[in-house]
Amino acid sequence: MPKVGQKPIRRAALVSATIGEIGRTGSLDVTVGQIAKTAGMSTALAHSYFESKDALFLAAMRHILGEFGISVRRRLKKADTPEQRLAAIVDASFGQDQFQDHIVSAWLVFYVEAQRAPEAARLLRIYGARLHSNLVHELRQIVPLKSAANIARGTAAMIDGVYVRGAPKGGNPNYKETGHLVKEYLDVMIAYANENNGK
Amino acid sequence: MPKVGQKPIRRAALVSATIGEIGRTGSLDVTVGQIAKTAGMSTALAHSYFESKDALFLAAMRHILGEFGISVRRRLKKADTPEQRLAAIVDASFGQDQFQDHIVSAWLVFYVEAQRAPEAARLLRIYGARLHSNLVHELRQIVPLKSAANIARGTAAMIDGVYVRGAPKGGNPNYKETGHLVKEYLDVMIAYANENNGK
DNA sequence: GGATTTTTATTGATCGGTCAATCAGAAAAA
DNA sequence: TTTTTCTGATTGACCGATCAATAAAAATCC
Repeated sequence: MPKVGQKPIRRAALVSATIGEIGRTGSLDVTVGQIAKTAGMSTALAHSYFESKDALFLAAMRHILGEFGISVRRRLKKADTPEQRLAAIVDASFGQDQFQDHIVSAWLVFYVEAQRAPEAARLLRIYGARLHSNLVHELRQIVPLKSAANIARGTAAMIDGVYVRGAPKGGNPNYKETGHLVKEYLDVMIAYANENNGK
Repeated sequence: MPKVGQKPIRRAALVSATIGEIGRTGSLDVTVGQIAKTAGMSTALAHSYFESKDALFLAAMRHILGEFGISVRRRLKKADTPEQRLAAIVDASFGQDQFQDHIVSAWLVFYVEAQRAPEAARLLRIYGARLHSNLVHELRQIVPLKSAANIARGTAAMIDGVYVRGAPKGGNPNYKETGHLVKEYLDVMIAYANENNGK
């Protein structure tokens, strides 16, 4: 059974199991043993592939962040106008691949972890900066720079807010409607910013 | 030292210490012993006043929610128009007494806890419903009902989002500016809703 | 091509430590 | 003397991490 090149397979299985178990319990109160079991291996082996539980969780978040980035880039390719590109970014946040119970749970845990673990805080900062930069890049083409920064912050806050509010399980009812809330914010704020500037 | 009528005093001290320790560590990974020590008593005594650690945390959140409610009502008394009353609700969320590091940390932990502990989930639902109800009550006086519900949801999401984004410590810079982000959303959305309806 | 050595993969058992919760009893009012 | 308040010590359980040992492939040698 033991073959060469198991490392990437095992690591992927552990990352996937970590996200799954966080989703199942809604917290990081999951033993490494339970995660390992779900991934089909022993506790010791899990520890041989990840230095610590923290490192395992960080790998899981990097995976989620990576998938999100892929989703954004894929949608951006199909978008031409700044408006379409903004919608693409928002849609990526609320796509079926991202806006799921266990992903949302992981995000919540991530926010808490970022208060305690410096590496998690760093990762969160990077994500935030990148999102902000992406939003501003599009917005400044259609609204004044000052408004662009402001609207970008509002958009990011609302995305996170919808995530947080989507967390209490039992009802993740309407992907489209939640995303629509953010896109509506963008539409109206953009129109308003230009109206004021045009005068 | 041991006197009659210590219960409310001790309980208040424990609730306060719980919030403080959550703020200090940014998580619920605080021992009851540490909380008790901060509150100036033994671990055993803390357990005699609260059935469990969960119960202690819930009491802390009820306290925060209670203070928030008081702050809202105090501000509502001074407000006359629906617009002022909406601003009062938002201002309460970002007042100096609410938008503090340890309160924000407690909120984050609360969201995670609500995924696991049914009683926390219940408390969170109640808070959400009340906030929504308050917002809609004011909004429906100045915009169509359908818009009111929509704007209320957006406002609530943005409040939570700003909280979550305010959590990564090191910079809780501008109370007023963050609150302004939400109030701007309200202003613009209200104007937009009426514009569309008037036509 | 078979026997060996080396490398990689894997696990059961365990260690060291932590922590929530309990209990029996001390200390101080009433 | 009774009641309330309080604590040190302890219990029982859990968990992250480690380690020694096993198993199986791959590489090397004869």
